[in-house]
Amino acid sequence: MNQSRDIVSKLSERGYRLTPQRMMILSAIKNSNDHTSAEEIYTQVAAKYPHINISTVYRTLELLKKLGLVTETNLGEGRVRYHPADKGHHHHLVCQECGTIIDLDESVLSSLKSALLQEYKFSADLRHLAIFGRCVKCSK
Amino acid sequence: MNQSRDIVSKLSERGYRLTPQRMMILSAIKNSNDHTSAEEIYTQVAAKYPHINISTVYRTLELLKKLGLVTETNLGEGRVRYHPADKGHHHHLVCQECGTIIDLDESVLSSLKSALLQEYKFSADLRHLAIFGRCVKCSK
DNA sequence: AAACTAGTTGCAAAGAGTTGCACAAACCAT
DNA sequence: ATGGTTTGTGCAACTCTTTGCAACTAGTTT
Repeated sequence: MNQSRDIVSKLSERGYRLTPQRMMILSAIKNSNDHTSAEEIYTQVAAKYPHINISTVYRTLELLKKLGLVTETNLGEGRVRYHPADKGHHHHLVCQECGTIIDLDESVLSSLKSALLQEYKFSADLRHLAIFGRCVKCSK
Repeated sequence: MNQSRDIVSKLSERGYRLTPQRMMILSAIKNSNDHTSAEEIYTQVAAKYPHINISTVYRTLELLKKLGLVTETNLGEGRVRYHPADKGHHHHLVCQECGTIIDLDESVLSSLKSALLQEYKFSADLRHLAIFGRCVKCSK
């Protein structure tokens, strides 16, 4: 894949620079499992380049989010998780009682998305949502 | 209204104590506009009782949330906002470009709620959602 | 190749929210 | 009223994330 090529060109097209830090962070995201956290990325990069600063990781994630290359989601653990956008969109049902997480296909929210577009002319970003509530076992 | 009466009884019914701090926080929530923040509540209570601690405010809000008396929502300002549940449920469309917020009636998400219930047996808590995206002017 | 300039980084400090713990006090029973 | 138990509070420390600022550097221009 030349996924990294794509990212590189997306960056330079828009006037963003390709710094060593960014390249290391990008490869850390690719190497990691889905739903990485900023801390995990930082640890991985710091193993090879201890001088890196966590705020650079946060700023890079912010940038990638803006470019639509990663999606972020808050599963209620007190930290945000990131997911490469090109690995497919999906959602999560999070049980606030027992913590169970049910994965949801993107399509479940597509009718909501089109309803918001038609009725409110609002283009909703529904790429990686966490919906809280109670699962079967706990809703009683 | 005897809304506070209701809250008081809801608390004692379940074995929670009615402390001065909690009563002050409750009245601060009532006096404030909708969508208050923890900080605003804290400031309001501290005006009369400077000894109060912000963590008490957070813990009280957490409790009220659990009892279903307030709903919380993150409008993307870097702080969470709280809304008395009995003042009606609604949602927000937040434009990430210009910051415009469109208010949404609760009903818009009711079909999603029932779909999740039927297909996943998941009882989603969709009482005060913020959906991010782009408004008409900015989606181009 | 040297200079330039705007985007980037590291650092330190701040902000929002959470947590552990010892002390305080609300509520119940006597 | 008094005492006991259990919940609640204040405090301080901590986690996660953001931000201001000065120094730095990637990519462009000369």
